[in-house]
Amino acid sequence: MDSAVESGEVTLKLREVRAATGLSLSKAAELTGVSKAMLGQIERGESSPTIATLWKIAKGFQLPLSALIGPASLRDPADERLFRTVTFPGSIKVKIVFPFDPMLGAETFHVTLAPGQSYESAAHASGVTEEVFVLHGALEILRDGDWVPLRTGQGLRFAADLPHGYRSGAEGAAFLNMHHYPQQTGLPV
Amino acid sequence: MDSAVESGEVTLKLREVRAATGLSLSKAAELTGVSKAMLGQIERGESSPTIATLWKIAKGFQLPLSALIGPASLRDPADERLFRTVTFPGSIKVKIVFPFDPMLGAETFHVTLAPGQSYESAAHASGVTEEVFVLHGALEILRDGDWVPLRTGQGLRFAADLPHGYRSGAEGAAFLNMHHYPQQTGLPV
DNA sequence: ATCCGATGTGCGTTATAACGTACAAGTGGA
DNA sequence: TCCACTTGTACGTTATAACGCACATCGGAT
Repeated sequence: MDSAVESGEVTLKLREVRAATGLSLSKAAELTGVSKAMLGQIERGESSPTIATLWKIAKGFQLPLSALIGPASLRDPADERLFRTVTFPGSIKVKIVFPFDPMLGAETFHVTLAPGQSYESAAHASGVTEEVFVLHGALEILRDGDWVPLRTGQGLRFAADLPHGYRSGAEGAAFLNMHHYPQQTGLPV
Repeated sequence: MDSAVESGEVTLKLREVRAATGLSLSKAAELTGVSKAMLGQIERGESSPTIATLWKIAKGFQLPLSALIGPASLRDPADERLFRTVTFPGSIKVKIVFPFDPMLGAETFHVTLAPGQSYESAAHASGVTEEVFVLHGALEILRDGDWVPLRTGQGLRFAADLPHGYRSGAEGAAFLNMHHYPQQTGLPV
């Protein structure tokens, strides 16, 4: 039915993965423990698999679960241009360098602060870690209640599930900001 | 039934996420378009959701899909990858910006290439992803047999489990090099 | 105390995911 | 050519995901 296709905002890369390994549906079925009929339906978008069966498939192919989910993220740099640009309330300029990848659990932003500009961020979800690498200018980062000074070429890694903030010096600042979300690549059992 | 628990090798973090936002099942149902009965069953592990409904949930909570998947299982940090200083053949200059963190599965290097210098790397372990962000100069990256040109401020993400390489232009280059290691399934081939 | 709204869970029905088998088309081989 | 084999898809059945509704429980307010 087309309902599956229409509902599928999630595009599964099963066919690509299987094609990459050169396996037939039968062998893939034997390898994963999922019937080849079902594998075929999933590939054609006629069926929306359970995460249980999706896990079987991932395990059979010895891949992380996220390798089957979502758009292919290992792409040429052309793709990276059309990713959204985020603008935060404080009107800091944020460009996306590396979009979020569920397989990596990471994304990277390019942030520009005007001279003397500051931005405070509320606590993120639990387990989130941020890394900051200063490209230009000088920067101070509020971490654990202290403002840590950073110069160009310096980096700082800190837990982002606490309130934190950034403020630039008199010359402004530009920095890379990597967000790491807790690894989700599940383990069997 | 414990059959659900047993079959569910994937544990979902729905309950934690919902608790973190302080939402009730009813409001979560209204927000996501998934019935609260089903949400409850999923939380208790009595039902293995379809990726379609899992996607609804993630979208309702405005979270990446991976935020719901998988046990944030604690991997033992016993990893031999804890080297602090890296020296590659060809005498490329490599400084460690962010050391390897087993929780993140990531590390970041600062690499400097002399003008015209090149370095080719063999394939890394399966599933390793690299990200490169050019700080100074111009760079070309060998990926899938093609040399991809990058200028200052540009980035490239690619799978590092294939042979790849870097070479600088006439002015040399400096770039950040992030390595992302996946969590292993542990199954031998 | 009784009401009230909200919480999360159990039940019966419907939709559909998943299976096993059977089938049509394609590929070589002798 | 005929045959043995593999490819992927179609069919009928079973298991279960997902729904709507009803129920028990817990607070807070009156």
